[in-house]
Amino acid sequence: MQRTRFGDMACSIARTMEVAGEPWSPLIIRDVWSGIHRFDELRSDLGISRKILTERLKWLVGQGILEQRAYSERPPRHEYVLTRKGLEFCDVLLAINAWGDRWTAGDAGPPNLLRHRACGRHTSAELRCVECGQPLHAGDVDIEPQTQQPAATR
Amino acid sequence: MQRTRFGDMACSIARTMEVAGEPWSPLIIRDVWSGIHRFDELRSDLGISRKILTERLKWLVGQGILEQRAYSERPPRHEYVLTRKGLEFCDVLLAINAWGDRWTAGDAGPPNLLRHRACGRHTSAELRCVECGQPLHAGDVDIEPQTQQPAATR
DNA sequence: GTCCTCAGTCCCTTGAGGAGACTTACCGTA
DNA sequence: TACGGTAAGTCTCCTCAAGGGACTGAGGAC
Repeated sequence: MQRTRFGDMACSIARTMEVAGEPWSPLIIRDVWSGIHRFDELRSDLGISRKILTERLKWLVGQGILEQRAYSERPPRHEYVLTRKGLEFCDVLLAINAWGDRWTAGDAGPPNLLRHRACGRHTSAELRCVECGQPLHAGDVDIEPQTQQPAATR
Repeated sequence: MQRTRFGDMACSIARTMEVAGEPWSPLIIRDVWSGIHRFDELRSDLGISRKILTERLKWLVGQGILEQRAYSERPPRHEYVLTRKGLEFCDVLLAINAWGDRWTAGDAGPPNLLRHRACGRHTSAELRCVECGQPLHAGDVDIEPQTQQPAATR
């Protein structure tokens, strides 16, 4: 894992990168979200080394993104499931997926489609302003530092 | 940078991680978005090593996320600005920021506020279904692999 | 007792990250 | 002409993380 820590920056993006921004973490979270819960299933799907997977799962459990849940008493076995915090991180993955569909798909189109259960259609996520409901893009906002923040690096 | 490549996975999340998921990249893009355009400004704000910053900027220019623009002819000097592709990646940063505000802020509250120019209020991004406009959360969708995709790892 | 499953742990090698000195190109000043 | 400053890298060296795959431990089936 990265030697430089981002958690002390006065920035929610940096702090999020600290929690779950290490390159394998979003992919592990994605896999759990899509129904892959066990160690060797994750290892096989991701093509990751056992040592790194062990470390990342331990980290994500420690961060409250995943939790271990027993699925067998005898012999004792466990799997990994998303916490509420982790499921909300998957909302971020929806936004990442939307960008990736637009910019990395090429001629073959998006590799996966998302179906919204409520309306039944294939969909993607768009960002809206929580206040007025209009589409929200990075070009539409100004960033205002909060006063009274300990300004480590920011 | 990570030795394992994610670009061949049939997944837009993995491909996005390949393009801009390396830990420093989102922070570099954030800094450029917030108005920091020059090499030593970026270096100083991020506390990153010169060697790594050079490499990452070159990578992001190659990926079409940033471009170099001359700001002085004599002496020749350039700065880094967002392309359209890069500005849309900042939409992803809005979603990351919303998650970070919720889960990493602690008692001090979010370190930065976003002001939506159109409605003038402090805001954050919420995800909505592009088809029906309802709030969209990861728990509301099913992932459907596209047929005819080259299924590398997926 | 042997072999299997599952979830790690360990060892070794490779390669990336980080600090900071150094380089290059250009310019201003004396 | 010489010197020092600015800006954006490049280079060297050391530290430490990543990755492959063998190995371990616990429990169970036969």
